Amino acid sequence: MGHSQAEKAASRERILDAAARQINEGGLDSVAVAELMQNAGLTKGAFYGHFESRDAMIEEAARRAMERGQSKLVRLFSDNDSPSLEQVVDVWLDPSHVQDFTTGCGICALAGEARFASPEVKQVVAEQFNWSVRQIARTMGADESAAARATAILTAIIGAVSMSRAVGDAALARDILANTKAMILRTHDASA
Amino acid sequence: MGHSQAEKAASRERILDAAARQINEGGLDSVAVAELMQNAGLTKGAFYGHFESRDAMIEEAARRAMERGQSKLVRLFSDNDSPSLEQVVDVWLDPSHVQDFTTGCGICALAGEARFASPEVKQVVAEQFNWSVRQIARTMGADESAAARATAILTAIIGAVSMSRAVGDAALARDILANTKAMILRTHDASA
DNA sequence: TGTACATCAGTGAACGCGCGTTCACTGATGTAC
DNA sequence: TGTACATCAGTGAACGCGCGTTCACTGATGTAC
Repeated sequence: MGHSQAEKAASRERILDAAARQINEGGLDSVAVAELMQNAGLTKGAFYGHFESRDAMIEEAARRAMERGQSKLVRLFSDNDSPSLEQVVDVWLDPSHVQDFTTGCGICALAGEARFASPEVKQVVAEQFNWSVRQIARTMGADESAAARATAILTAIIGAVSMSRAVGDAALARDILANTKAMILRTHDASA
Repeated sequence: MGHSQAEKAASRERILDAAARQINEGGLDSVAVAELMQNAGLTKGAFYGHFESRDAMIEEAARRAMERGQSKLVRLFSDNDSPSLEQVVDVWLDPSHVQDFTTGCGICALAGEARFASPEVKQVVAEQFNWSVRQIARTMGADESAAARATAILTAIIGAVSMSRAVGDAALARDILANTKAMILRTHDASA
């Protein structure tokens, strides 16, 4: 095995990718250094050549977990000049997206536990929230209330994804997603 | 110190109360047996005279954490024959309630991490969710769509409480709460 | 009513395990001559 | 172009700590006589 500088950079990327995936799947607390390093094809001793501590790594990985999650949204906006609000909401509230713990919405994955996380992680969540609000607002016309309404819409989306994952009942999970979508579109039509 | 059966029952209550409070404050994972027993005025060795395991206790304490959280709502309904939807929403989205990690909404406390919890805990969350939906629906008239709309409203409330706790930014937290309240009332008026 | 004894709530020390972190060592890299 | 050496990515064993769990023991309770 090689030990060049380029390979070290690649190792670091593999560690962060594995951590971001694990964060989406099992939350911040589920990231264990030894398992992480094994998933990256290394042994745990090498970890501290890449990061000062587990906490320092978590902060970077949380950001990456967000970037992974927003990829579907970025694609929707690049494939389609002006997607409708309904299309955007469907991306989030689609049951397969809700069950996708690997590349699913990063805010949804962290919304519940960010409350216990470091200020740095909270800020990452806030930035991602604001970014997503702007994307939603873009579908809602130039109305100056768009940002305020988009804030409420994104909040409802996050609640729906979180709750439909939290209840063990598949039928209730579907109700939550469908009724939230209906409420969002109803309130949007009422403001149009 | 005494060791009567009545005192044992009282000890068990103290343990569960301390656990429920800790769940609301720090989440399921934050409940440590030793700290818990100390808060209940006992030593950790006594724990296993009351519960088979930490997991078994968590399940009971989760239910109790829910009951603690719903007390404000129960009071609102008993003090007032027919509170309006706005009054109910205000109870949940009041900033002081959002910051109240001791007796705050139990579903909001567990919504984010129930996804990683046991099926038993998930079911407790689902039951509490359904109970709360019924309370909200009661304020919305006899319309048969009330349950569906109440589901979306509660979901949005949970999202708002979770997110306003998750972002480290107090101004953003207020925006989230205010805009969610506005959306809920707007969609309600449109359906009335 | 009083005494002897079985029960059992609670104590506190100890165990085992997982996990973050450290460190002496290995061997490939890449630079200096 | 080739050789010697310093650097450093990665290894794997070990450490320390927290925490859930166990267990022998204590002493109050409450029942039997």
